[in-house]
Amino acid sequence: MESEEIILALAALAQSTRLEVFRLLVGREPEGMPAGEIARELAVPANTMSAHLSVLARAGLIRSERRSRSIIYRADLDRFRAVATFLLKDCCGGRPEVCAPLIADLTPCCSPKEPARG
Amino acid sequence: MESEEIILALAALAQSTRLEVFRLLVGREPEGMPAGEIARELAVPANTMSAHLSVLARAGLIRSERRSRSIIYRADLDRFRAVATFLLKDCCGGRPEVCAPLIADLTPCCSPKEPARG
DNA sequence: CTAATTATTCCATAAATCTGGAAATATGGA
DNA sequence: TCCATATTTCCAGATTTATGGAATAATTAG
Repeated sequence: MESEEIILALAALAQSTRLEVFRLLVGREPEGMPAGEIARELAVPANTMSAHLSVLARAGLIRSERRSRSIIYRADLDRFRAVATFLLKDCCGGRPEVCAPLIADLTPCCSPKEPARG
Repeated sequence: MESEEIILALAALAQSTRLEVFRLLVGREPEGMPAGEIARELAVPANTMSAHLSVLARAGLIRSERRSRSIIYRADLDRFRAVATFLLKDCCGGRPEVCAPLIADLTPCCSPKEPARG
Protein backbone atom coordinates (compact mmCIF):
# COMPACT_ATOMS: atom_id res chain seq x y z
CA MET A 1 0.00 0.00 0.00
CA GLU A 2 1.44 3.32 -1.16
CA SER A 3 1.66 6.55 0.75
CA GLU A 4 -0.42 8.15 -1.97
CA GLU A 5 -3.28 5.73 -1.34
CA ILE A 6 -3.10 6.34 2.39
CA ILE A 7 -3.41 10.07 1.87
CA LEU A 8 -6.38 9.51 -0.41
CA ALA A 9 -8.07 7.38 2.23
CA LEU A 10 -7.31 9.79 5.07
CA ALA A 11 -8.58 12.73 3.04
CA ALA A 12 -11.73 10.81 2.17
CA LEU A 13 -12.50 10.21 5.84
CA ALA A 14 -11.50 13.71 6.94
CA GLN A 15 -14.89 15.18 6.11
CA SER A 16 -17.92 14.91 8.36
CA THR A 17 -20.47 13.76 5.80
CA ARG A 18 -18.12 11.17 4.37
CA LEU A 19 -17.09 9.88 7.79
CA GLU A 20 -20.79 9.47 8.58
CA VAL A 21 -21.37 7.68 5.29
CA PHE A 22 -18.56 5.27 5.99
CA ARG A 23 -19.82 4.57 9.50
CA LEU A 24 -23.31 4.04 8.15
CA LEU A 25 -22.09 1.61 5.50
CA VAL A 26 -19.97 -0.34 7.96
CA GLY A 27 -23.10 -0.78 10.04
CA ARG A 28 -25.00 -2.01 6.99
CA GLU A 29 -22.51 -4.67 6.06
CA PRO A 30 -22.82 -6.94 4.23
CA GLU A 31 -26.11 -5.90 2.58
CA GLY A 32 -25.02 -2.38 1.68
CA MET A 33 -27.29 0.52 0.90
CA PRO A 34 -28.51 2.33 -2.24
CA ALA A 35 -27.15 5.83 -2.90
CA GLY A 36 -30.54 7.48 -2.54
CA GLU A 37 -31.20 5.92 0.82
CA ILE A 38 -27.80 7.06 2.08
CA ALA A 39 -28.56 10.61 0.95
CA ARG A 40 -32.00 10.53 2.57
CA GLU A 41 -30.67 9.08 5.81
CA LEU A 42 -28.06 11.81 6.15
CA ALA A 43 -30.26 14.58 4.75
CA VAL A 44 -27.90 15.53 1.95
CA PRO A 45 -28.97 16.30 -1.66
CA ALA A 46 -28.52 13.36 -4.02
CA ASN A 47 -25.94 15.02 -6.25
CA THR A 48 -23.87 16.26 -3.33
CA MET A 49 -23.95 12.79 -1.84
CA SER A 50 -22.96 11.35 -5.19
CA ALA A 51 -19.82 13.49 -5.14
CA HIS A 52 -18.95 12.29 -1.63
CA LEU A 53 -19.55 8.67 -2.55
CA SER A 54 -17.28 9.15 -5.52
CA VAL A 55 -14.48 10.41 -3.25
CA LEU A 56 -14.87 7.43 -0.91
CA ALA A 57 -14.93 5.04 -3.86
CA ARG A 58 -11.84 6.59 -5.44
CA ALA A 59 -10.10 6.08 -2.09
CA GLY A 60 -11.09 2.43 -2.21
CA LEU A 61 -13.04 2.60 1.04
CA ILE A 62 -16.39 1.74 -0.53
CA ARG A 63 -17.53 -0.19 -3.59
CA SER A 64 -20.62 0.10 -5.72
CA GLU A 65 -22.72 -2.33 -7.66
CA ARG A 66 -25.80 -1.61 -9.70
CA ARG A 67 -28.94 -3.50 -8.80
CA SER A 68 -31.82 -2.62 -11.02
CA ARG A 69 -32.32 1.13 -10.83
CA SER A 70 -30.36 1.48 -7.62
CA ILE A 71 -26.64 1.55 -7.06
CA ILE A 72 -25.74 -0.29 -3.91
CA TYR A 73 -22.76 0.92 -1.92
CA ARG A 74 -20.82 -1.23 0.50
CA ALA A 75 -17.92 -0.51 2.84
CA ASP A 76 -14.69 -2.24 1.90
CA LEU A 77 -13.61 -3.46 5.32
CA ASP A 78 -10.46 -5.12 4.02
CA ARG A 79 -9.30 -1.87 2.54
CA PHE A 80 -10.13 0.00 5.71
CA ARG A 81 -8.14 -2.47 7.73
CA ALA A 82 -5.24 -2.16 5.28
CA VAL A 83 -5.19 1.59 5.79
CA ALA A 84 -5.24 1.24 9.56
CA THR A 85 -2.52 -1.39 9.43
CA PHE A 86 -0.27 0.73 7.25
CA LEU A 87 -0.71 3.74 9.46
CA LEU A 88 0.03 1.79 12.62
CA LYS A 89 2.93 -0.23 11.26
CA ASP A 90 4.46 2.89 9.81
CA CYS A 91 4.75 4.20 13.33
CA CYS A 92 4.73 0.94 15.21
CA GLY A 93 7.65 -0.41 13.23
CA GLY A 94 10.29 0.83 15.60
CA ARG A 95 7.88 1.70 18.39
CA PRO A 96 6.06 -1.26 19.91
CA GLU A 97 4.94 0.94 22.79
CA VAL A 98 2.52 2.68 20.43
CA CYS A 99 0.63 -0.40 19.39
CA ALA A 100 0.82 -2.49 22.52
CA PRO A 101 -1.82 -0.49 24.43
CA LEU A 102 -3.92 -0.30 21.31
CA ILE A 103 -3.93 -4.05 20.95
CA ALA A 104 -4.74 -4.38 24.62
CA ASP A 105 -7.60 -1.95 24.14
CA LEU A 106 -8.97 -3.69 21.07
CA THR A 107 -8.52 -7.27 22.15
CA PRO A 108 -11.53 -7.49 24.50
CA CYS A 109 -13.76 -6.47 21.58
CA CYS A 110 -12.31 -8.93 19.12
CA SER A 111 -9.45 -11.26 19.68
CA PRO A 112 -7.70 -12.87 16.70
CA LYS A 113 -7.98 -16.54 17.54
CA GLU A 114 -11.42 -16.81 19.04
CA PRO A 115 -14.75 -15.46 17.84
CA ALA A 116 -15.20 -12.40 20.00
CA ARG A 117 -18.16 -11.25 21.94
CA GLY A 118 -18.70 -7.87 23.65
CA MET B 1 -12.65 11.78 21.71
CA GLU B 2 -15.02 13.73 19.48
CA SER B 3 -15.71 13.22 15.80
CA GLU B 4 -14.53 16.76 15.21
CA GLU B 5 -11.10 15.96 16.66
CA ILE B 6 -10.85 12.83 14.55
CA ILE B 7 -11.54 14.80 11.41
CA LEU B 8 -8.91 17.33 12.40
CA ALA B 9 -6.36 14.55 12.92
CA LEU B 10 -7.22 12.77 9.67
CA ALA B 11 -7.04 16.03 7.72
CA ALA B 12 -3.69 16.82 9.31
CA LEU B 13 -2.24 13.50 8.17
CA ALA B 14 -3.88 13.61 4.74
CA GLN B 15 -1.11 15.74 3.25
CA SER B 16 2.19 14.38 2.06
CA THR B 17 4.53 16.85 3.77
CA ARG B 18 2.68 16.55 7.06
CA LEU B 19 2.56 12.77 6.90
CA GLU B 20 6.32 12.80 6.35
CA VAL B 21 6.79 15.18 9.26
CA PHE B 22 4.79 12.96 11.54
CA ARG B 23 6.73 9.87 10.48
CA LEU B 24 9.98 11.73 10.99
CA LEU B 25 8.99 12.87 14.48
CA VAL B 26 7.82 9.41 15.50
CA GLY B 27 11.26 8.14 14.52
CA ARG B 28 12.88 10.86 16.61
CA GLU B 29 11.00 10.07 19.77
CA PRO B 30 11.57 10.91 22.52
CA GLU B 31 14.19 13.60 21.80
CA GLY B 32 12.16 15.46 19.21
CA MET B 33 13.50 17.83 16.60
CA PRO B 34 13.73 21.61 16.14
CA ALA B 35 11.48 23.20 13.50
CA GLY B 36 14.35 24.35 11.35
CA GLU B 37 15.91 20.92 11.20
CA ILE B 38 12.57 19.40 10.17
CA ALA B 39 12.26 21.96 7.39
CA ARG B 40 15.82 21.33 6.22
CA GLU B 41 15.43 17.56 6.34
CA LEU B 42 12.32 17.65 4.17
CA ALA B 43 13.52 20.49 1.95
CA VAL B 44 10.59 22.78 2.66
CA PRO B 45 10.85 26.55 3.34
CA ALA B 46 10.76 27.42 7.04
CA ASN B 47 7.53 29.40 6.90
CA THR B 48 5.72 26.76 4.89
CA MET B 49 6.87 24.12 7.32
CA SER B 50 5.75 26.31 10.19
CA ALA B 51 2.23 26.31 8.75
CA HIS B 52 2.24 22.52 8.47
CA LEU B 53 3.57 22.11 12.00
CA SER B 54 0.80 24.37 13.18
CA VAL B 55 -1.82 22.16 11.54
CA LEU B 56 -0.36 19.03 13.14
CA ALA B 57 -0.18 20.77 16.51
CA ARG B 58 -3.77 22.01 16.28
CA ALA B 59 -4.78 18.43 15.59
CA GLY B 60 -2.95 17.38 18.75
CA LEU B 61 -0.63 15.01 16.91
CA ILE B 62 2.54 16.89 17.83
CA ARG B 63 3.60 19.16 20.66
CA SER B 64 6.16 21.94 20.82
CA GLU B 65 8.45 23.27 23.49
CA ARG B 66 10.90 26.11 23.24
CA ARG B 67 14.50 25.34 24.06
CA SER B 68 16.69 28.39 23.81
CA ARG B 69 16.28 29.77 20.31
CA SER B 70 14.83 26.55 18.93
CA ILE B 71 11.35 25.16 19.18
CA ILE B 72 11.45 21.42 19.60
CA TYR B 73 8.62 19.39 18.14
CA ARG B 74 7.67 15.94 19.33
CA ALA B 75 5.10 13.41 18.15
CA ASP B 76 2.27 12.81 20.60
CA LEU B 77 2.07 9.04 20.41
CA ASP B 78 -0.74 8.80 22.94
CA ARG B 79 -2.87 11.07 20.84
CA PHE B 80 -2.04 9.16 17.70
CA ARG B 81 -3.03 5.93 19.36
CA ALA B 82 -6.26 7.54 20.59
CA VAL B 83 -7.15 8.50 17.03
CA ALA B 84 -6.43 5.02 15.74
CA THR B 85 -8.42 3.47 18.57
CA PHE B 86 -11.43 5.68 17.97
CA LEU B 87 -11.39 4.96 14.26
CA LEU B 88 -11.13 1.22 14.78
CA LYS B 89 -13.63 0.97 17.60
CA ASP B 90 -16.07 3.07 15.69
CA CYS B 91 -16.13 0.38 13.05
CA CYS B 92 -15.05 -2.54 15.16
CA GLY B 93 -17.83 -1.96 17.67
CA GLY B 94 -20.29 -4.19 15.91
CA ARG B 95 -17.74 -5.81 13.63
CA PRO B 96 -15.03 -7.84 15.36
CA GLU B 97 -14.02 -9.34 12.03
CA VAL B 98 -12.48 -6.00 11.07
CA CYS B 99 -10.09 -5.79 13.95
CA ALA B 100 -9.27 -9.42 14.54
CA PRO B 101 -6.94 -9.74 11.53
CA LEU B 102 -5.46 -6.36 12.34
CA ILE B 103 -4.58 -7.44 15.85
CA ALA B 104 -3.16 -10.65 14.47
CA ASP B 105 -1.08 -8.61 12.06
CA LEU B 106 0.18 -6.21 14.69
CA THR B 107 0.79 -8.64 17.51
CA PRO B 108 4.09 -10.08 16.25
CA CYS B 109 5.53 -6.57 16.20
CA CYS B 110 4.37 -5.57 19.64
CA SER B 111 2.29 -7.59 21.97
CA PRO B 112 0.57 -6.11 25.02
CA LYS B 113 1.81 -6.86 28.52
CA GLU B 114 0.87 -10.50 28.27
CA PRO B 115 1.61 -12.67 25.26
CA ALA B 116 -1.57 -12.74 23.19
CA ARG B 117 -2.20 -16.43 23.60
CA GLY B 118 -1.81 -16.44 27.35
C1' DC C 1 -42.48 4.84 -27.14
C1' DT C 2 -43.55 7.54 -22.84
C1' DA C 3 -43.27 8.13 -18.08
C1' DA C 4 -41.34 7.45 -13.56
C1' DT C 5 -37.40 6.29 -10.69
C1' DT C 6 -32.59 6.39 -9.43
C1' DA C 7 -28.29 8.17 -9.80
C1' DT C 8 -24.70 10.66 -12.07
C1' DT C 9 -22.37 14.46 -14.62
C1' DC C 10 -22.03 19.34 -15.79
C1' DC C 11 -21.45 23.77 -14.18
C1' DA C 12 -20.83 27.71 -11.21
C1' DT C 13 -20.04 29.72 -6.71
C1' DA C 14 -18.20 29.88 -2.14
C1' DA C 15 -14.92 28.38 1.02
C1' DA C 16 -10.78 26.23 2.51
C1' DT C 17 -6.03 24.85 1.75
C1' DC C 18 -1.18 25.17 0.11
C1' DT C 19 2.63 27.87 -0.78
C1' DG C 20 6.30 31.15 -0.04
C1' DG C 21 8.19 36.24 0.11
C1' DA C 22 8.46 39.86 3.38
C1' DA C 23 8.01 41.44 7.91
C1' DA C 24 7.73 40.59 12.77
C1' DT C 25 8.86 38.16 17.20
C1' DA C 26 11.86 35.74 20.53
C1' DT C 27 16.30 34.39 22.21
C1' DG C 28 21.20 34.64 23.23
C1' DG C 29 25.81 36.63 22.55
C1' DA C 30 29.27 40.59 21.98
C1' DT D 1 22.74 48.46 22.79
C1' DC D 2 23.31 45.96 18.09
C1' DC D 3 23.57 41.66 15.63
C1' DA D 4 22.82 36.88 14.27
C1' DT D 5 19.88 32.89 14.76
C1' DA D 6 15.41 30.47 14.92
C1' DT D 7 10.78 30.59 14.15
C1' DT D 8 6.44 32.51 13.41
C1' DT D 9 2.91 35.73 11.49
C1' DC D 10 1.16 38.54 7.72
C1' DC D 11 -0.24 38.66 3.27
C1' DA D 12 -1.50 37.27 -1.39
C1' DG D 13 -1.96 34.24 -5.30
C1' DA D 14 -2.91 29.53 -7.01
C1' DT D 15 -5.15 25.35 -6.34
C1' DT D 16 -8.40 22.29 -4.38
C1' DT D 17 -12.66 21.14 -2.14
C1' DA D 18 -17.66 21.45 -0.94
C1' DT D 19 -22.12 22.41 -2.40
C1' DG D 20 -26.28 22.16 -5.04
C1' DG D 21 -29.36 23.52 -9.36
C1' DA D 22 -30.07 21.87 -13.88
C1' DA D 23 -29.31 18.62 -17.33
C1' DT D 24 -28.18 13.92 -18.56
C1' DA D 25 -27.88 8.77 -18.28
C1' DA D 26 -29.64 4.11 -16.97
C1' DT D 27 -33.24 1.14 -15.76
C1' DT D 28 -37.95 -0.58 -15.39
C1' DA D 29 -43.07 -0.41 -15.94
C1' DG D 30 -47.10 0.37 -18.77
